[in-house]
Amino acid sequence: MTEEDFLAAYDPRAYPPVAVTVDVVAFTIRDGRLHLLLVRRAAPPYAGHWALPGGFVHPDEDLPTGAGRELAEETGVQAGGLGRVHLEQLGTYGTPGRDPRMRVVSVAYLAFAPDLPDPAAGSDADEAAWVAVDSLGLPDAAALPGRPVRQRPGTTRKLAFDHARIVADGLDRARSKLEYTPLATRFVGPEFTIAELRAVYETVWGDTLHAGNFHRKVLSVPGFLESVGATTDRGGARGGPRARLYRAGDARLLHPALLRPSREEAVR
Amino acid sequence: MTEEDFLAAYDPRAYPPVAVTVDVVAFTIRDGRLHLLLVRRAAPPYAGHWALPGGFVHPDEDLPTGAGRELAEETGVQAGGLGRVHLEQLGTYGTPGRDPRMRVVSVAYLAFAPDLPDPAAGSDADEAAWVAVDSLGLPDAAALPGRPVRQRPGTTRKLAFDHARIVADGLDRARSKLEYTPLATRFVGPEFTIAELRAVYETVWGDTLHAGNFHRKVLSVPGFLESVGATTDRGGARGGPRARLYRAGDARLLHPALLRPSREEAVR
DNA sequence: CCAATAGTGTCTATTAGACAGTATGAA
DNA sequence: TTCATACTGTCTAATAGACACTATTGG
Repeated sequence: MTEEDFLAAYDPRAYPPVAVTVDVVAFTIRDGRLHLLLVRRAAPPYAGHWALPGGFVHPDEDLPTGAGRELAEETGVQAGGLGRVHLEQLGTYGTPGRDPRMRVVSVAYLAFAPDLPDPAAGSDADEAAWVAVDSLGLPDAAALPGRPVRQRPGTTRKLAFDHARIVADGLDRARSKLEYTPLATRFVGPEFTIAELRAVYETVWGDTLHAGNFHRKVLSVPGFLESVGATTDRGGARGGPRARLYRAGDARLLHPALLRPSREEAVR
Repeated sequence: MTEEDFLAAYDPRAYPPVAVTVDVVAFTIRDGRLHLLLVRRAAPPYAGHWALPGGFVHPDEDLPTGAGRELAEETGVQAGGLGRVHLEQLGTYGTPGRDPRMRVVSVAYLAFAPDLPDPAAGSDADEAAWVAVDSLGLPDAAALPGRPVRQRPGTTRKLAFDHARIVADGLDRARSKLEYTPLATRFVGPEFTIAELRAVYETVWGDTLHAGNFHRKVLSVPGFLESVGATTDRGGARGGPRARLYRAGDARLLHPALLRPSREEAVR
């Protein structure tokens, strides 16, 4: 069935036009809050709204390459400098009418980045910024039962197109990925303390974790953490022992996994 | 960044042509072996090779609708009759050159189906068939350590395009989905015994499970199974008690999950 | 009767989570 | 000296997996 059509379509311009874009849901953590990379749209539709960074996939460009390129352009990082950034495909969104101009199929990618500097004004980015996720009025299926949502007045904006749904899907994926992969380490620097790692989990999951049990648990997962053999230079802000430093180990999956507390309600 | 290009591209025919197709990795279980729905290609490239069912996404057609349509066309089931079939997006494949004729971005879907009748010769399917997965020489990352791979001579075929990779990804996803979702029930009829359910897990995972422990475990997961209150009419082929019948419960996630035995090796 | 299977009981090693306790070091 | 914090010890409930056992039924 499939390929007769293909031959008939050897001149592809005879077919209804479809545009393929790549969008990136890039998360980072700043000041203990989850942030998302967004760009402000200059032209209609949705002029003035925030949108995910993205654009047409270039000819002869692989999809993940295009996602990395878009991310690099908007963050100001040079394209090769995404070494510590995790990038994976999230999903593809192609409902007719999601872009009012034409049929657009968007391949969304999910990125986990350490705290990067703000995009420089001189860079390619017209207006790109890291925006706190809890400042967007997201239809957050997995609402945070612990912390109250701190909505900052004046910063609420509805995302363009169906990007709110894409972000919600990315957030779900991110929360679940922290459970069974070591990707939480992508949100911190190359060397980190267990308290910093715990802060990542608490921020993404929106829940508080028991410090002592978390400590023992992450150390018990084989291949998750690797000791650096050094400690922080100073203790905490108000005292305390110096914490040991770790880097990410060689595990690609956590076994056993670090399960979120009390998922029973979300099961049905 | 993204949307200036969009405006410039208001005439999409000015842009390099990209075709968007939908491909389906549909699994079912026949005679205790995992089967995959494939179609035989009539025209080059890859004439005579097996390929995944798929084709262009229609104008004004949603992506999952297109996947369901392709699946219905090739299985001979009418499009509305996919009620018990599970369909989810698997991933999108767009590497340049994956189709030698033009740039093709394929959105792959994963389907779990009960044992359906063979596509009737009179149907739309030119040549569609359910093919045993272990008869294809797949680059199976998660090779089955338990059972030997029963390669049937004369049936080995290399799949067209990058479809072998798509199938391998689908197989990985299927194995993992059985762990934390109740989707194993989609491979059996609406009422089934626990032994039939266990056979699904053993077939997809390629491992044998302890009957007694499996029995107790699936019954202990809340919302997984719901008792019908009846038993099979007969015992086993060579005797044995009649088994109780169950249907799928209302859980959408299994908690706690049914983990595959001995995943430690696959972690790194 | 025999053999295979459904379903249950029991034991053990492991784990999650609650909680307490000790040591450290900046203010 | 104070006090938040890093890290460790201990107890308990829950769970996974090994294994045994009984009951049922077709051949």
